[in-house]
Amino acid sequence: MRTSPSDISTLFDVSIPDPSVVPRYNIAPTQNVSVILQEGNSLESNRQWRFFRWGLVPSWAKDLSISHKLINARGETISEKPSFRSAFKKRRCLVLADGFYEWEKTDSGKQPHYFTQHNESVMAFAGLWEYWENESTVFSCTIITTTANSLLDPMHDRMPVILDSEDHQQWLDPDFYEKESLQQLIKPYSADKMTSRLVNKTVNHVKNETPDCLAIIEH
DNA sequence: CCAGACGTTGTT
DNA sequence: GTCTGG
DNA sequence: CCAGACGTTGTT
DNA sequence: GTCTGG
Repeated sequence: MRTSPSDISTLFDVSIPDPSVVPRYNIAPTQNVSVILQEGNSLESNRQWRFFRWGLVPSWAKDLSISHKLINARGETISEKPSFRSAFKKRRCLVLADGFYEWEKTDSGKQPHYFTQHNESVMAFAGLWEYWENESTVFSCTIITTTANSLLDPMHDRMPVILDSEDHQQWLDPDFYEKESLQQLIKPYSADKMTSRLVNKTVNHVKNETPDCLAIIEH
């Protein structure tokens, strides 16, 4: 079951963005994703729900081409990498999704699997965001990765960092920067809370945007 | 000092 | 912007 | 992530 | 193989 905009509003204490929220089934890098961020300071929490380009564009980038390379950030090195360290200090965010795909290489091509939480509720990926101002103004984000849990491990040695709700506030607070505390949040999500299923290859084509991407296929 | 890089995943 | 290499 | 292109000159 | 576009 898809998490509704009003559920998101309640869960993350944000108002629903102005243009109506459209459900998405196949978000590719460079397209917009749902982001929760906190403006201002910890005393005046001002959370926002925005749509940012997936693929970070640091402020110093000459053009948007770097965005393709910065769709993920390794949690292990995030505080050192020139592309990520300033955002790690003050521009952390949550990237929302009901689930994510991983591809398995098979004889019959790339087989997508769809991963969700057991309870199907929305996932909050640990992310970073940036602001780029040139010919245009671009808000962008990246998703932090860590080692795979036992569910993902057979397909892939990495997975996105998923944050528990009790950790959201600390992650989002731009005034909070205790490297050790933040780094402790960057760990694999419990496999016990997750499940996966085979879905059809519709999702392999970026232009396919329908709920058919989630259609289950038999083993 | 200036110039150039700034990244991850997965595969070999 | 900031760091590294030369 | 996957799919698809991977090129130039010159003409419309 | 590697880059670009989505």
